[in-house]
Amino acid sequence: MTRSEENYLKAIYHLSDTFDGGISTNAIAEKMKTKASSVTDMIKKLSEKELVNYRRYKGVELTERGKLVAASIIRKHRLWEVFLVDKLNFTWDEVHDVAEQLEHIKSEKLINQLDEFLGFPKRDPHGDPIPDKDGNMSDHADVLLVTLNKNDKGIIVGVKDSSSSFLKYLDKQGIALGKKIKVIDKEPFDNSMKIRIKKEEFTISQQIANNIYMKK
Amino acid sequence: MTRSEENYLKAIYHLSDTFDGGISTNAIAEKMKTKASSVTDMIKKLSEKELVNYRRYKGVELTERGKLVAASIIRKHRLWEVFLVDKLNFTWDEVHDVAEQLEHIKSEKLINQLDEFLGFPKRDPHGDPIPDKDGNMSDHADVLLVTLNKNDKGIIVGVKDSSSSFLKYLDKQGIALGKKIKVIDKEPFDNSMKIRIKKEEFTISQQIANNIYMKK
DNA sequence: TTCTTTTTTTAGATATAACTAAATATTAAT
DNA sequence: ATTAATATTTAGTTATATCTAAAAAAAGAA
Ligand SMILES: [Mn+2]
Ligand SMILES: [Mn+2]
Ligand SMILES: [Mn+2]
Ligand SMILES: [Mn+2]
Repeated sequence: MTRSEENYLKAIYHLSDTFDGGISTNAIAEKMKTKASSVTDMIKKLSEKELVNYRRYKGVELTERGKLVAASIIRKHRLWEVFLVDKLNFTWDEVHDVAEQLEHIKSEKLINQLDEFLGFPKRDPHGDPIPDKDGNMSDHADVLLVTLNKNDKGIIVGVKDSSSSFLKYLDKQGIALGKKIKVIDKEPFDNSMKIRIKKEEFTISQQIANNIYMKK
Repeated sequence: MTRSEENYLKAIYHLSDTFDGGISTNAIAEKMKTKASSVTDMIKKLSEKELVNYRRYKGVELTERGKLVAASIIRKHRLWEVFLVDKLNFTWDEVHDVAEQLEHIKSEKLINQLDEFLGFPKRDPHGDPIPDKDGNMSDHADVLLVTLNKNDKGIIVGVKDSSSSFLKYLDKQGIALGKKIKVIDKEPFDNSMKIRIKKEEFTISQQIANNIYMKK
């Protein structure tokens, strides 16, 4: 299993969460920041290894084996993120790039010992669920902030976008996992909302509200 | 800096410790378990990047920049080994292969935070010195067990060979870093020696004694 | 249905890092 | 000083993972 193969499997796994049915060559190409022709090549390779099901011109789907491999990469990525934040004082906007590298380290013992060392965390620093050894992962049963209505309350449990720029914006506004939010007002025109965290009230755009997961 | 380039620099660094003058193509090929022709190719590349000095048919030497890069890889390798043993309950014979992967992770912050997290260790689990950020590393001023004479005493401070098989042999004999050894007898014929650790006496071959570093 | 646009695949090229086999340079031996 | 052995380099090939450009298939519009 090469690093490139692993990255493709992970990309297909994440895309399958968002879209259903076969994942298109183009969608994969966009996610991987590569060209469709490169994707076709790799898909053939993964197909030969029975990690994806592929019929040309129809998209691909992960096989059970493919899903398991993808989940194990995601497991590693998220456990390493927890390690970086909890043990090495990284902030949540600094961890992703390093975890992209660490997720490819191959050692069963390493990742299981790390899991134990971290106290078997259930979520990573962005609120994303961490798969167990068998690839099982609790769903994001949570709801996006944008769907809440006036006077609704909830607790921030995750972010959909974990780009550094978005996370830094949240830091600046004092928005963090675990904080309680009350929706003070919602503007129908642009879907912006006025929210309250602790005693402070301020307005956020729909784009922001669309990337924050809440537990009601 | 590719993974392959890093591995070559590290190999040349280690070989420079043992031999002096230019390091031969063949010596590098043997260490890297590859072919001399591949080494020539890579050496040209490293030479273009001014990481080694190279004149064909004479060996290579690391430039200052080459030494610095090599030391930083070794620093990472050894710090990760400490992490695995101290924090994740690996044994000293299990860490090397995983550290071979981890040493290529690129993040200044990661390695410096790890260093701090581990309490700025000076030596790895095999007794090898850990270079600081600037590539400075305390020498192995220590002496090999094989050079001790009858009735000499010392403390085990390191191993020259860190292969899993050798380390497991040491474990089996109860030989570990920090233990006190007294040389009871030395057989001139084959250089084997009878040694005492705690109250136990047993015989070890020259090959063993040649791979254990002692502080007198 | 026929034409147009979009998507996907194929064909061919490039870069990296290997390898084998052959050529060349160096070193050792006679 | 030749010759023989060894070490090193060059030349040419392979595998992986990219890319561009062209061909082919599918989807959408007229
Ligand atoms: Mn991430
Ligand atoms: Mn994450
Ligand atoms: Mn090691
Ligand atoms: Mn070591």
